[in-house]
Amino acid sequence: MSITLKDVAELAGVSRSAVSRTFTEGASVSDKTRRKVIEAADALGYHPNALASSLTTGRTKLIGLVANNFHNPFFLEVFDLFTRGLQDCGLRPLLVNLSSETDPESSVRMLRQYSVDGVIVASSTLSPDFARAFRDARVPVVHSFGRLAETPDVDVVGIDNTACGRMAAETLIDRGYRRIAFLGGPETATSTQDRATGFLQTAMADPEVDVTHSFASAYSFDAGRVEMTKLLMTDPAEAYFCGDDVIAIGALSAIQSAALSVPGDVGLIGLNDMEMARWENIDLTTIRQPVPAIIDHSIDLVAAMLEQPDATPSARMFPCEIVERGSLRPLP
Amino acid sequence: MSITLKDVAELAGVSRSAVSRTFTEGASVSDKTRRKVIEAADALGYHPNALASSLTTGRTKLIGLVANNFHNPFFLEVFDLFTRGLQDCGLRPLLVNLSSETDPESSVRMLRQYSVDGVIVASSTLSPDFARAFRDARVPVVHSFGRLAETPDVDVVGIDNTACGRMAAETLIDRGYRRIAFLGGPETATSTQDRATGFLQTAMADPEVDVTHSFASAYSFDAGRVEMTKLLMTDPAEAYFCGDDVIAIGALSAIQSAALSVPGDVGLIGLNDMEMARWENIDLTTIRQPVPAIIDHSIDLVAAMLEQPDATPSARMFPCEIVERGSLRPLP
DNA sequence: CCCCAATTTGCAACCGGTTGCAAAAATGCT
DNA sequence: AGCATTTTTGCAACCGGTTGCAAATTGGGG
Repeated sequence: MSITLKDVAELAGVSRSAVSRTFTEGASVSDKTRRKVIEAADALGYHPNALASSLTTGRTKLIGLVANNFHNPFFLEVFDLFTRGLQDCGLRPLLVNLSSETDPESSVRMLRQYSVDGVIVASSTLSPDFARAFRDARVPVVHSFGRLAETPDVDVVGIDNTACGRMAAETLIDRGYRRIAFLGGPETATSTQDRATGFLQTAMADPEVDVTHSFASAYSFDAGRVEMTKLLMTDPAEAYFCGDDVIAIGALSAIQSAALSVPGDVGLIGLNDMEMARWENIDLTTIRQPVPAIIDHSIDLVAAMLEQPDATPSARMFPCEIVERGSLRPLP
Repeated sequence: MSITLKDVAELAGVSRSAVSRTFTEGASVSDKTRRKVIEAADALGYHPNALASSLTTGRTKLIGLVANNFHNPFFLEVFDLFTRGLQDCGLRPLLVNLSSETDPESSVRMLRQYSVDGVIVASSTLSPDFARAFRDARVPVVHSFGRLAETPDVDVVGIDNTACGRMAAETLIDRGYRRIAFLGGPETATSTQDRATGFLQTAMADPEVDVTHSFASAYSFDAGRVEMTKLLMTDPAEAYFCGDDVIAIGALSAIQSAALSVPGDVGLIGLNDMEMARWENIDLTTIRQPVPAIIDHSIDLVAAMLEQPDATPSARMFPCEIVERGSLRPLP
């Protein structure tokens, strides 16, 4: 049914090896046979079967891209950058949606069955064990948006969540807020834990500051909205550091529904600087995560591992910056 | 390096065929040898190589998922549903980002090189020619969110955009708006053209109604915002049908920036009912596209084509419905 | 024109599986 | 137990490529 190497070889009157070499970078073929082969291939509409060749070369150029949050618009940008970046390196993303998967084991198995050359785990909520499972299976893996560790056992690239927490606390205190709170994502996510740690440490170090915390059940609008609604029913803080923009937007929505205003009645600062944060009807002050840099570096890492599979894992954390918009009261 | 069929066969003391058959649904193996094989496989940590087997079976279970708009949050939901749906059928999405790709040809070539079993084109802005290229290459293809045709040459599933345009016009007229306009997406997109057609026809059929139209340069927030800003500088209409929610939200933002209010000064109705539309600070009246139904049907179609590659292409259009929120004045 | 080195070519084995076919083993029946 | 059937098994060829190796060709120098 489909055109193979052999068909081209016969038409061109050369051996199968000659055809194979014509389509292999840096193989030894004379111009004359190359021309004959190309001509025959064009005539037949031949294109090499990447999967068949992967069998001997051991390279599929397939990269597993694993994610588990398809409700946070932040990840749309992440997918955009990852797919483009990988494509530019000649790599192909095999997308794995872990949201419904009960058993992450089976995803590991599946990706190994497809002999992916590497895996990128793009999630701040997945346990480090997940990425580790690939390393144990000797599949190159990078955990993007993962947690910093001094001696990581897999490559990690992301931000210093603890530092972000501190930065958020300092920002709120500088603005004169004295009763502040952390409204985090799911308590089990390492990113949430680290952001909480940094925020609470800094806040508690200031004797004038009163700090509390609570957690939304997911990095999603609804979860943020639900949690803030609950908070508003008792005695809310003056300003909240939300563990993520989409949670902040949910919180904003709850605040507005309660006929309160931001930043008039409650201040908000988010994290991520996702696209919606700059929408005028949201206008959220937030901490920007340098997503393109994180993703570029992740891709570089995984590409490097294809050549050099046994390099020591590294952790690279990119600095974040405050993006001033309209959800906090101005500096006094 | 990795465990193969042969290793398992040797350890189990059976032939390679026996091992292969153990892992093939419905093959003839006795319980005794199956047990031996499973035991040996477990001991070695063997798992079959899906790509190698695809060589003989002709099935990779890989499905190309092609998209070209990673700025519209609508597509995050689309990816979520597609990846889950495909996974549930044992199919694997190979994601292709066409936004940057200058040459769609090369994507077709690439997907053929990976011998995908089928392709889903998830875009309302891609030309039908693109999907057709796969059909010409005898690769099963479904165009989701594509344009209706009486005798389609590829399977299409989506909505009746013309009917949506009519529905929007009727809704605005029912609300008593008399000077209405269409603010579409890119003029070249078939979806935009059809929505415009339906909207303008219905509006022009009513002698009391005054109708105009213009186009945003993309299905994106910024494009909607820019276009509405421009419109506000001259003599704006009383209400706009925006070709997409994200455009509507951009327009909303422009309107609020101009110190005007929705629906007080200007009415808005969108299309898609994406997640943000229900955010309280947006609260957009819109036309809901039954995305899950569209996607389920797309997957069913592509799965059916794997069995039955030469079925006649069909077009299936799902009905849409108005979702009432707060961006239009109430019925008189 | 001949010889030697460098380049190009084809053969054949291999990558990790599947499968038609015939032989071997198991089963059912008398 | 003996025979006919059915089931299970292994052999070997094949899927569509790649690659080490030795033979064939080319090119350069004398």
